[in-house]
Amino acid sequence: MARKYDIKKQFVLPFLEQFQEVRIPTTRYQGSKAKLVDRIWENIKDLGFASALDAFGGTGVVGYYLKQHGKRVFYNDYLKSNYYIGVALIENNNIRLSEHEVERLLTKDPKYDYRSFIAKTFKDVYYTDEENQWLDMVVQNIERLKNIYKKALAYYALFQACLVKRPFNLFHRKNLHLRFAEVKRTFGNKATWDKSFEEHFMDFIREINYLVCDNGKENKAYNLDVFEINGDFDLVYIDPPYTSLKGISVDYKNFYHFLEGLVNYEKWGSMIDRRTINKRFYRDNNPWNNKLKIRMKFRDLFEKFRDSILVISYRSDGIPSIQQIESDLRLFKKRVRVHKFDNYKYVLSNSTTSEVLMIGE
DNA sequence: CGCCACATGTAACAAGACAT
DNA sequence: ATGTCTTGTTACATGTGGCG
Repeated sequence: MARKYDIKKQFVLPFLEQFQEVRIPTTRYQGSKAKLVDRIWENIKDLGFASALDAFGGTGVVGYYLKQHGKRVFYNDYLKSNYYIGVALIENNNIRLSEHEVERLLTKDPKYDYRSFIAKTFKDVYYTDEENQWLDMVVQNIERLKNIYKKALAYYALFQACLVKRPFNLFHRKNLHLRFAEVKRTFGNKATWDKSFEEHFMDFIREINYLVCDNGKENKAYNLDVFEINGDFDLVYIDPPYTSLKGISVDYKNFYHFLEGLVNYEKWGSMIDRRTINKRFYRDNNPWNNKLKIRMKFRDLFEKFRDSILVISYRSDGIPSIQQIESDLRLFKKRVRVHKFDNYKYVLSNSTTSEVLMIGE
């Protein structure tokens, strides 16, 4: 079958980015600091640090920004899928995927006996049968890449493709039908949903290949519980999940379990709670999602990294409150500054809360 | 036709209230 | 616990039509 998409098409910068000094990955991931990272940088650039730990790295936007500014960057995330993003963007200084390698990823290997785990497990849940089969093939091709950087680049493109094809860019509900419902849409991303996985994948390969950069430093990505990280860092950036006043927090493992499954393809089946309609993972007890424990975790983290400059991102209306975080920060830091970023509007949220940046020196 | 100005169309964007 | 439903502004993409 002839490929409908031009594999040789060059990556074209979005119009605005042509004038930006610093590159920023595009992503639909919740909590991404893509729209804030410029202002964060303005507030920390004069602190005089050479190394930084992005302790809750997520999309890697902040760590990647610091990398471009010549810092030695250490990235961490407890999700393995995010860890690969850190490997691709931050630890990787010069590996890219060639046209030939991408072509191979998109082609069925006649010598390999493919499993159909996604097609069987997620029928009618998130993607169409045809899309599920495509995912089964590509993820098993990616798995067999020997070079971890190439693997990470490919996973990056696969994750982004999976996200943009999902209504709300999440895996929290079984709602495949929303993509095909014949309703009048005043918003939504129907065009993006209808665009093929292959086309999205190619687009994001082009993006990640463009983003790969070498800042002359040995940068490193980890996949650890934040309290297991060893090392000395001039600055530690802390951007944990946000818990609202009602005690409802962003449970990333529940929102993005599908991506986490992709990087655990062989054991995915044992991670799924089959009783759930959306085939999510068994629940774990992440203290960062527990309104009774999160303040203590903040404080423990401040203590663990008390010798580093501490930079914290949080929201003005959460648990713990900004006042509580600030007073806990003062237990370990003499000079504490609090910056409020007003006029920050979340797209699907009507709340008028603001993002806050706290700096303890 | 080639170019430009302007008009129109389209995609994109931190989840959460409410019902069952 | 899970299913349903979903804003409105804005930047960019694409189309159109006039002009030399």
